[in-house]
Amino acid sequence: MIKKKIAYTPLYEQVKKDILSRIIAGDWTPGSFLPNEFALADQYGVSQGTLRKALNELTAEKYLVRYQGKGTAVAVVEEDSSLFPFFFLCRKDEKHISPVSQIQSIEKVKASKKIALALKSKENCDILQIRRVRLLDQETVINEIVYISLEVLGKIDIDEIEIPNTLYAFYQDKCGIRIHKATETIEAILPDADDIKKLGVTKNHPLMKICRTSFDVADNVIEYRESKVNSEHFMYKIDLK
Amino acid sequence: MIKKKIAYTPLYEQVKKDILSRIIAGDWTPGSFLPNEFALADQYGVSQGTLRKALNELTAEKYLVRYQGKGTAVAVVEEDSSLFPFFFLCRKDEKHISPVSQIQSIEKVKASKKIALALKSKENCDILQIRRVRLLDQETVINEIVYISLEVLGKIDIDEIEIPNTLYAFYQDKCGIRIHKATETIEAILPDADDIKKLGVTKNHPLMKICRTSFDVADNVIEYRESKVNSEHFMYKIDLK
DNA sequence: AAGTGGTCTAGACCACCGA
DNA sequence: CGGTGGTCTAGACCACTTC
Repeated sequence: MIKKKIAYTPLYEQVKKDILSRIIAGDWTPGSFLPNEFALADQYGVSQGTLRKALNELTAEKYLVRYQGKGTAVAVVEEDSSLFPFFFLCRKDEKHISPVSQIQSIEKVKASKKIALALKSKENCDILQIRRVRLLDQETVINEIVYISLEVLGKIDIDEIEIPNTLYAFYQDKCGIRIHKATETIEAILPDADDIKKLGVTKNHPLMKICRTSFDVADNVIEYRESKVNSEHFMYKIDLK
Repeated sequence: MIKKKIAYTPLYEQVKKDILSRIIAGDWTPGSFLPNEFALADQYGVSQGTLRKALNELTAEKYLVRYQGKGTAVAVVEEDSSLFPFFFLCRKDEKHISPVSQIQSIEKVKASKKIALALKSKENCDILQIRRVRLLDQETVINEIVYISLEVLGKIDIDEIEIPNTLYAFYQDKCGIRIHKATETIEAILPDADDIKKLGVTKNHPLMKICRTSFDVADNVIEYRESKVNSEHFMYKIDLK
């Protein structure tokens, strides 16, 4: 027997990769249940234990959800998901907040050089640009522009768009796309004229500028957003583990 | 046999908890190797597979490190650990940075009400206060005060302290304490007189104020630090998964 | 009661490390 | 080479959900 010293991959890795590709391909849609462990193990010709390891790792990576006594389902991004809560903003006095969005405009525009770079697409390609402000406890604290790649998201009829409070739910429900990871950068800036007007701050009032790039499970960039935040009563909070 | 319906805990959870307590107690010090799987399984009277599950979970939680062919060791916090890198600051042009610390003062002081609260200790208790600035690429960008709880850290001779670039390595090497998790909050502020002097900025130049509380494996607060950062050339960057 | 995932075992073999 | 962790199997039993 020939030993493959270099390209050895465990069985459970191969199974895992195949199951993941079927989730990405949409063979099993978010919320639907997979066959049970023994059936799947049979399909792949491995033991239950090996298949189980693949499923457990995919569960740890948030692709699947397992319910004892019921079955294994493809994960759904919830409106109040712990993965992507409403930013990481919280009140300085630790009280609970109730976020609200107010859309200012939705336009289909051509990508500038900077935005094209952020979305990893070509300059002048079509993108969706959403301007909105976000309120926390009746106070306007976020002035935000969201740039959405139409390459991956497919054709959308702008006039028919209903934007919910979280865009992530929209991507999943209307486009079948799951946001899987994101990168954020934060810096301190002074407000521009638009910020001063919308957030009602003075010209020397410091703001946080938070730029987020969001990716789907296949690592495509889905959206890029720049949020300018009045951190007078709210702050960005994060746990490092 | 009596069925414990309510308080059922799997064997591997019990084993895991016991091993963790022995790590925290210092039975096995950071860097030392545990007995092999079969020996440990025998000690606990469980099968190798069950013990293995306990070890693997502790490895996932960064308490242990496993080396195929060598053994299982208690994790060590490295100077350049990915767990606690030098903040999450990076240059806006994405180039690599080389951080340097300049200590301004080290004093033993009494905790104010605010600091006592942050350290979860009593007002007026003894704490160590370190003022320092941090340079990135020869530029002074961080003005920082670190408050260290002496309750947990034990007695330290202030005059003999050698502070390395990262305090975390100091805690581990000198005090045997591992920082296991932390919480950070970020807000935008304007500089005070001290910031203006040390960071060389104008009075309307916005800064990021980053407050971090660090915990050891037993959830004791080890330190609280407030860092004021000039985000002109550097920004806070984080990956969300 | 039937079906699911969760735990646990015992044993086999493989890949990796260091002497 | 022996010892370690890593993978894989087959089978047993338990806990939870649903009918």
